[in-house]
Amino acid sequence: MIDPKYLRQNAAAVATELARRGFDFDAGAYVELEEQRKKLQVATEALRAERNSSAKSIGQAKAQGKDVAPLLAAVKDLGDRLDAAGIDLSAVLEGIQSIEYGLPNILADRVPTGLDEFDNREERRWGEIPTFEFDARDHVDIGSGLGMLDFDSANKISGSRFTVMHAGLARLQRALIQLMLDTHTADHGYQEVYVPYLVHSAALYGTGQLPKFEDDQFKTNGEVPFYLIPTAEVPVTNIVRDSIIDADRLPLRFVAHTPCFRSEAGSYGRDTRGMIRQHQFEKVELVQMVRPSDSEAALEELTSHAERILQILELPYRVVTLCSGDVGFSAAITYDLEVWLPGQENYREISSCSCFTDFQARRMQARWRNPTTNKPELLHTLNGSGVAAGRALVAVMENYQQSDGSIRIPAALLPYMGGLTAIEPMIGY
RNA sequence: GGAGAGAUGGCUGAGUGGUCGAAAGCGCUCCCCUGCUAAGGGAGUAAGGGUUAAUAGCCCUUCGAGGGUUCGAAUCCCUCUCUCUCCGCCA
Repeated sequence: MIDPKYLRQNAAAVATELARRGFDFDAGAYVELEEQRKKLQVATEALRAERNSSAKSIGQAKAQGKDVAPLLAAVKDLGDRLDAAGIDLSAVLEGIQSIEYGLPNILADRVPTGLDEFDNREERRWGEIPTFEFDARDHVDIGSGLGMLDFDSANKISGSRFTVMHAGLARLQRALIQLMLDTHTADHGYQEVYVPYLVHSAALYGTGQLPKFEDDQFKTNGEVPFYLIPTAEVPVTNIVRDSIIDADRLPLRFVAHTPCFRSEAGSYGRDTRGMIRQHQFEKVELVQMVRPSDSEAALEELTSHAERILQILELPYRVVTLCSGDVGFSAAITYDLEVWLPGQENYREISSCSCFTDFQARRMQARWRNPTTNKPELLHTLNGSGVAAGRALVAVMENYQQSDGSIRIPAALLPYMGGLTAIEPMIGY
């Protein structure tokens, strides 16, 4: 959420800024609503103040044994007036709130202006793009050649956009997850957390998925619904919701491995082949809560932590800064890591590292106590995939494929593979 | 699933209709005193919001959540959620 105070005083400027995202904010209508709010709120609070002071005088008069009848008569219609004012006020407040919850974050200055992913700015590349002495296959061909990537079973069980993986392939994904968790906890100073995969709506409001992206979520149908997490960002970031963190505990750094569930509404035709875009996938997520003055540096650092995983795995990648039209709703700036996929002869997103400034913190009331002011102030939150395990598996499969159809195990994963040095075709299962 | 108890500020915990945003203690901050340390004395110490140039005043809201009664609710009534204890069941 954008600071309502700032929004009020700079509505037109915010509208100009949000236009960079292609977002249409009607500043005039907002300001008009704001003026109504101010009028109504001042009036309502004045009535409440009147009620409070009369109630107090009645109490005092009663204590002194005086006759309170005239005082009671004086406040007779106050309740009705208060009710009426309250109804008007809450209608306006509701309107304002729904606007405010629907506004995306203000972008960082250095976010390049652009329309879509084609306007993203490449920052750097790492690694050698591999060459093959045979026709490189994509992960679907490799996986089914191994007999380990089983979309038939997945389809039977759950339909499209699900995967069943067998034997070495399943283990390889687990090894990737282990490697990531070990690296981030041992080398990068993150604390591992285990979190719920079902969350209530307040958590999704906090990180910004709700109210706007309800359609992207899977939801249970109980009286109080649960949502399946679309990313560990949701439960992990909400750890600090409604709390005030001591300054000496900052920065908080969490790493969590969770499955992620996305309905992929609006992506019906995209990436239908293979396991690039699934309803369920595994991800290791990095989350940080930092002092506002530290967030810019923290994003660079967090991104480097995600990059480190690809470097350890010796997977070629590039880093892009998302352009204004491509940055997600809650983020002020996002770096995507795109890994090279020989099967597609293209770079594909494998990690998204974002700084949310105080946007999520304001929604969550996540604060820290600033020792210089001794006042609670909003934190800055950041997160990034470190990295998406399903896509990392795809990347390893395609980059480490061999002419005989097997997959060589990257050196960094050997300790996690129980002696396997390659994944060889399997017969039956 | 059954039975019972409970939810109050950073923590412990009082408070059954008015002077209660809330006793007391702990913790924390500042000051005083004692030549260190320990002990002692004093003051202060919730959050959100509005108004405003203002983190100066002033005002509103908040005692698990939501509704109700009342001039007035932490306190009375209703609904819900959560926590704890015991029993049952269970990975």
